[in-house]
Amino acid sequence: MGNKTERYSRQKEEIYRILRNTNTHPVAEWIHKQAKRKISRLSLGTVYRNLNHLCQKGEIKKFTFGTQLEHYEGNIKPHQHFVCKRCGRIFDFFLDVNEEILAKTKKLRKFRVEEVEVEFRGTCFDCRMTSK
Amino acid sequence: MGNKTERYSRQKEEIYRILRNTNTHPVAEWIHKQAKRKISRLSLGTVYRNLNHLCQKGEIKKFTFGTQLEHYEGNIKPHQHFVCKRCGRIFDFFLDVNEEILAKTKKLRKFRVEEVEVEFRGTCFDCRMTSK
DNA sequence: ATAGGTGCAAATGTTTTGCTGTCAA
DNA sequence: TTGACAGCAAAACATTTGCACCTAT
Repeated sequence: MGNKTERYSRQKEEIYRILRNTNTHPVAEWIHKQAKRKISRLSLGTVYRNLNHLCQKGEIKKFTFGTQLEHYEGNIKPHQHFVCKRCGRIFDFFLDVNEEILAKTKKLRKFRVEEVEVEFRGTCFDCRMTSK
Repeated sequence: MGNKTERYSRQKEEIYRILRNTNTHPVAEWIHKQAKRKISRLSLGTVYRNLNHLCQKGEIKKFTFGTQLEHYEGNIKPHQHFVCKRCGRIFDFFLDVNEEILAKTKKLRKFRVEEVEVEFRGTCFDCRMTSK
């Protein structure tokens, strides 16, 4: 009880579709711009509201990546992020480490650890070439 | 060249001292309040400026922890963070995993991985007791 | 004497929210 | 019919910045 009955809307559908179809980690503004190509009157407030709904339902995820802005991601399969310290670009890594790390928390009786996020920082290929 | 000569200031000293002497992960506002007990005219802008300087020098670290605010930490020894999904409190973990994870990135020739951050989410002891 | 730091207040920029109208169920 | 959702604009809020003054070096 207390939970609202969720209702369909073109806006939410489109926002979710855009997020599922990119492997980037866009901010609200970018999603807004993309979605307006189909729904020209779409407001930024609606984008934020839907992004928050989708986060709460666990259908998308939200990250800061050391910037001041929230970045959103439609791929919720476990993976890691790499942030280039020079160009700021974000890359997905798919290393087989999350389960191992979680296993190490099993002995911590005081905490029920449910999720783990791993974020790497360093220099990407392009930036290494540019000023070795 | 291009680098400014850093200069001593009571304000920076006090901010850094406060951060070294807590094992919490405070926000700028809290640090400001603490520091004003010694430097009553200290402004919030100065707190932010010094926190940013200290971050750039690598003497402190900055995290978002899924909130809208920046949290600062004076302990830069490698460790992990646990965020309770119910009460939002942040705990330090000292598991021996960072090096292992970094080792797994050595095969990635395209990226020079320099740092790793591990963040856990789940339920803390108190919250588990409160509403099992 | 010079330039880095401070305090103050205004500006910036992202995200949230109140309100009114619309539309899915 | 009704209440969840949209659009719009204003508000909220954390953080940054411009400026005049202060102070470490």
